[in-house]
Amino acid sequence: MDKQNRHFAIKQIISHQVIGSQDELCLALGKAGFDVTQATLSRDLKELGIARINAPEGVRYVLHAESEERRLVSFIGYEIESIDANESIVVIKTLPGRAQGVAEIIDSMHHPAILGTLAGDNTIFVSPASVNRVDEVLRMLRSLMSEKRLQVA
Amino acid sequence: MDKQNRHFAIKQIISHQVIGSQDELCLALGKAGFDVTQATLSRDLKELGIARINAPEGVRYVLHAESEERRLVSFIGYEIESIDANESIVVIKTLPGRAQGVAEIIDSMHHPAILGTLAGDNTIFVSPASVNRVDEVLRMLRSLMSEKRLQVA
DNA sequence: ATATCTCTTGCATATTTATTCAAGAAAGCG
DNA sequence: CGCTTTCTTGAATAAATATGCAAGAGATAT
Repeated sequence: MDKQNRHFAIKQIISHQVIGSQDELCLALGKAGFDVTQATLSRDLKELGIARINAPEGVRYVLHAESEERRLVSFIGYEIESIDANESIVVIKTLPGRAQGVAEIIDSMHHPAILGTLAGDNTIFVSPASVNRVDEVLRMLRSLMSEKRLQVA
Repeated sequence: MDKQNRHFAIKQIISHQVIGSQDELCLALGKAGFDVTQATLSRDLKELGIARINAPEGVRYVLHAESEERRLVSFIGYEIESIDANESIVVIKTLPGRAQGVAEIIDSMHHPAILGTLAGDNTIFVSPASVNRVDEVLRMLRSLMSEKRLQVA
């Protein structure tokens, strides 16, 4: 089961050559000794959170920074102690000194329901895009804590 | 002809809510008073260079940093005086003091054929991913100079 | 005013990507 | 070891996105 290696190869390939379709990626992977179908690549790209940019100069798959950092999200659960909210703001308590780091990762998600974050030493204030979305943000952040995704792709 | 406004609305929408398909975007735009079809949105997203991320948590359109900066590319032609190459490196001459800025924009393209850039005051060294790709890089960079895309979206 | 060009768009459809279903491989367990 | 459960995958197909073509709307020129 070569999935792990294939995932690495995919990242390697799309960061070194212009890949404009899954069929094209399929070919490139074939040359590298990975024989899979388009269906598998569709799933791989999804798991890797790879972005597809369709610009005037053509289509291209890229390793999106947001997706890269998404991997970190799997780990921040261990640094978070609690997540609560009142009617207008979400407050996260972290391990000592880890608030800045956790806040940065949350920022990197660019989640539309989050207006911004402000971090102290072990506390983060997360302001929602609207007071009506406090719950949405709360639930989203709490779901991060329970993620078990420990794959270290 | 409302294209300009629609483009702005699209950016506004996708940065404030999770949009997972062009049909969905179509709906959101409809509510904002823009009635267009999926075909038009496909073209709009391409013109705006908007990225589509397909991750485990779902599909989502985002304003990709790379695409944003691509707009700047339209202007750097005015700051570039010449682009030449020998067998192994491309050398760009810019207006005085503009090398750093131009190099940064080139870097932001994350073009797979470019390994890296080094900028002085009015000179940039661009090292290709391989000596075999000097021509590719040269042609790509020269094409930037001639771009007429002056749309200030 | 008429002709010619360019730009934008929708419709129909081609192309590309995602998913359903079933099969096979590996892992855990009694 | 046999049984169940979980993963991974391909083939077929559904779903989503891109595009060829033609029509209409402005420009500009004659």
